[in-house]
Amino acid sequence: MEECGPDATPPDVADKTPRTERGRRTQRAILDAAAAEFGEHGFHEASISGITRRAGVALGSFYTWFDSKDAVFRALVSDMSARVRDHVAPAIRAAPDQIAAERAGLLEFLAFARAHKEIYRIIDESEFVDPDSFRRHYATTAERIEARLRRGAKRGEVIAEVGEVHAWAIMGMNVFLGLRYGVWSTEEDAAGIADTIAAMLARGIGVQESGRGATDKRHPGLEPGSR
Amino acid sequence: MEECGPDATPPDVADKTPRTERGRRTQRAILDAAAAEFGEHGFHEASISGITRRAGVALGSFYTWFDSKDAVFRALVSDMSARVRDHVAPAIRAAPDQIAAERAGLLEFLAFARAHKEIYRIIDESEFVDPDSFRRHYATTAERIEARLRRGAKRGEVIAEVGEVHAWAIMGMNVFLGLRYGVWSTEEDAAGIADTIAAMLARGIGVQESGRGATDKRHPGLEPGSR
Amino acid sequence: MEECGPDATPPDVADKTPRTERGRRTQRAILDAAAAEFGEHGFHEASISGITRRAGVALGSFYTWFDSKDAVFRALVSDMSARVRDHVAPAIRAAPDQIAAERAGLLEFLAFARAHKEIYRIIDESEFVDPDSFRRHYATTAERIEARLRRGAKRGEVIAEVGEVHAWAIMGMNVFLGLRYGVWSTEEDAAGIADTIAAMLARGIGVQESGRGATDKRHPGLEPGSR
Amino acid sequence: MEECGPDATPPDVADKTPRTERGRRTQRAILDAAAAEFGEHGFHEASISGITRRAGVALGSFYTWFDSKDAVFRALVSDMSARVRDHVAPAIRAAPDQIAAERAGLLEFLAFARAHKEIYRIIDESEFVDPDSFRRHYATTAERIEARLRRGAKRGEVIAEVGEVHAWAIMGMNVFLGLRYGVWSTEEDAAGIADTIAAMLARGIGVQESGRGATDKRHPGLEPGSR
DNA sequence: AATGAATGAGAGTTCATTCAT
DNA sequence: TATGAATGAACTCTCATTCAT
Repeated sequence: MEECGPDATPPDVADKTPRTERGRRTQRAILDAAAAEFGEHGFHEASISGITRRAGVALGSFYTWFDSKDAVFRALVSDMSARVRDHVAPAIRAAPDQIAAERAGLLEFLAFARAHKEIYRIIDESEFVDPDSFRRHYATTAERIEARLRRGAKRGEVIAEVGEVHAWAIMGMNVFLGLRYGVWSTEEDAAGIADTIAAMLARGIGVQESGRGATDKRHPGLEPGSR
Repeated sequence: MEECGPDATPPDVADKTPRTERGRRTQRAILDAAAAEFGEHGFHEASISGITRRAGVALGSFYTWFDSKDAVFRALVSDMSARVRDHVAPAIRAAPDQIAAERAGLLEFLAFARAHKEIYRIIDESEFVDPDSFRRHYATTAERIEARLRRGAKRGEVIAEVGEVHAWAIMGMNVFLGLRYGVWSTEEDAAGIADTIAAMLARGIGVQESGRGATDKRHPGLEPGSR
Repeated sequence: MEECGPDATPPDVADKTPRTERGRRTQRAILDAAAAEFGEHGFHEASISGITRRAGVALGSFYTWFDSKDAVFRALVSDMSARVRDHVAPAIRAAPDQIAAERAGLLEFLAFARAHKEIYRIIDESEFVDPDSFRRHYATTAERIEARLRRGAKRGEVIAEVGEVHAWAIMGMNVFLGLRYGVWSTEEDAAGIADTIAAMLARGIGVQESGRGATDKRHPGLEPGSR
Repeated sequence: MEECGPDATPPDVADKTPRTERGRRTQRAILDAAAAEFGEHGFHEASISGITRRAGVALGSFYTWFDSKDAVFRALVSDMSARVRDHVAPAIRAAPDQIAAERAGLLEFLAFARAHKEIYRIIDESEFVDPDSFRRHYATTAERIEARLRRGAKRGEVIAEVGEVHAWAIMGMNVFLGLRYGVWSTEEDAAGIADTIAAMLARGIGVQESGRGATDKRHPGLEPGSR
């Protein structure tokens, strides 16, 4: 999945695969222009001519590389979806335990949202433009979280009862915190936010060392103020 | 706020206030039809003619009572916004403490979402149609949660550090759980879900009785399976 | 079927039936303009804007009364189809016998084609635009001819063996003669042409009086030159 | 004219004559693909890209061998026109007399139509795409029929009065019978149909032997049922 | 000769909104 | 107040043709 980064052409546009280098460049230019256009205006207010103008190609060229307005949007959603995952994955993998992983996930997600504010206009709007993409994105994300939680439970890092409900709850928190502190305003300290949530999770689903009270001492510095 | 129930005309349509009983009925019919139409098709695919057809009035009559498509949508968002709040408020007020209040809030929200699946199509889509309404809705909701949390902290029910971040996290959890278990599928046991989350919150932000370990014994029966 | 004449609205536009007199006039104006536009340019070169310009209405008004370009065309084909039939029917009914009826049919058809040269552009092009209309028109026409022939056979005016093949043969003759002497050039004497064909039919399928040779003396004057 | 068969390049594409064997094959491949594409979709729905896809060549190659969409179509019409003529000519030449010749012409035309259903989509549509080709085809065909009839008249096989009107009538019959029993359905017995028409013509324009009644005994077996 | 990307004019269609009745 | 016809700007998409390689 490494080739799905920002500069590669995602696999689901395969239908109209460019056969020359020039074609590949054009297709990518259109996809990037579409991200900007949709991010700025939203799906319905965006226009194909706006996209091609940004991309610096003729109107008709759009249809050389994409079947329809819906089709670019779909391609864009899965592109974006893959990009967030790819962005947060390394930090999550590097985390020593499950609580730390969730903290890292939130922190990286906030960073990504701050850098790519279009993500909300694109992924959230897919609920109305292409519900399948929308469901796929969140279902996949939730599954990953759940799998991590279960792995953590096996390792004794989190309570045994974790499951789908916890996964959706964590995802919902992240999404809304990303909207509030990634898109609406960015002055707040991302690390502090991540600490606050990690602390809550550490007590809420973390396994407590006996006689130590609620705070998990394996996560020092996780007792911040209310922000 | 009692007059904001499903059968009353919300106050912000005041612009074109009906002077006769007949007019009042027509306006309400159009607003209800709009909720159905927007809920089924989303804002952009919905059409004024679809709304008036559902309402059983002539196309032109729409403009007797609303200024534009955007205007009905705005009216609808604030109507919906008020209705959820009104629906969950009593249960929250009746709760003995703050954790119980959040549990009740989630439970009632799930019930509301199951009964009014359009709510997501309407409130979520306002992000793209009328961002102000969208922000107002979630900002208000978060403020209410935060206020409750702070009150709970004063009463010693939850930790002192609660604040805006916790409020947004809780709201995000609720919204996504409502989407997953209120709209996407409804077979799951709502009470079990509420228990799971309440247990997590009880440990995560609840004040622990000393020497009692992580589980808050004031919330018996809150240790469900992973669902 | 009298109300299907040139100035009445044909029944198959029923979907978007005008509810006011004004609406009826507009719909008819568009249909007439469409006949002219299609007749002049053919289906594909004709444009909706050309039609509305001729009709003196706004572009959008077209879609108030017709669903699509195809839909007007279909309406027009059945309108035209009905109009030819209505034009030739009286003369056919008034004919004393079957051979005379076919002569009258051809004569009137030639007259109609000369007066409405668009008919070929419309009905013949339906083969490519709306094959169903095309088939329906010719199938119906052939059925009528066949029914007449069989009636004539019962009355002893034509040979007993007449059937579908004869009907299609006669229809084909008429259509091509109408093209050649109704549309391509109109200098030729229509009555003479009708006589020539009638004479051929009289001998070819007419019942001969015994001992009289090939020429049916009940149709005097039917022995014209070769034109 | 033997080189105008299905595998030779007709002479009127001379404009862009291939100089190599490879070029000749490509041009022919495109022409055959065009026949299939136009036959299946009709002129306007057919696309150049559809043609080149069928032919297995690149889009641009089309313009190496033809000037425009209209140009292939024109080439195709004259190709088809020649092919029908070539197909029916031998049987007509071999016929013992004029009535037999017309019978053979119809029979072979039915066979050709059944084998090449595209012929109608191509020749008939030329009325709307390239009226000149259309007129040329039918004018030529009618002239040939007329010439044959006059020759028959000289030989005393048909009445002296035959002329253009008869020729167009016969052509019209053939075309419509070909449509009905060659393209629309093919279950009917072609020989029976040819017999029916030949019998009608034998009496209708044939020269009767005195005292023999209407039926021309030189054409035994020509008194079939009504089909 | 052949390839396939690029072009852009042009078409059909939609629908929020206005207006006359 | 209610009706329903009329309006026209705006948009997506098509595809014959050209062009650079």
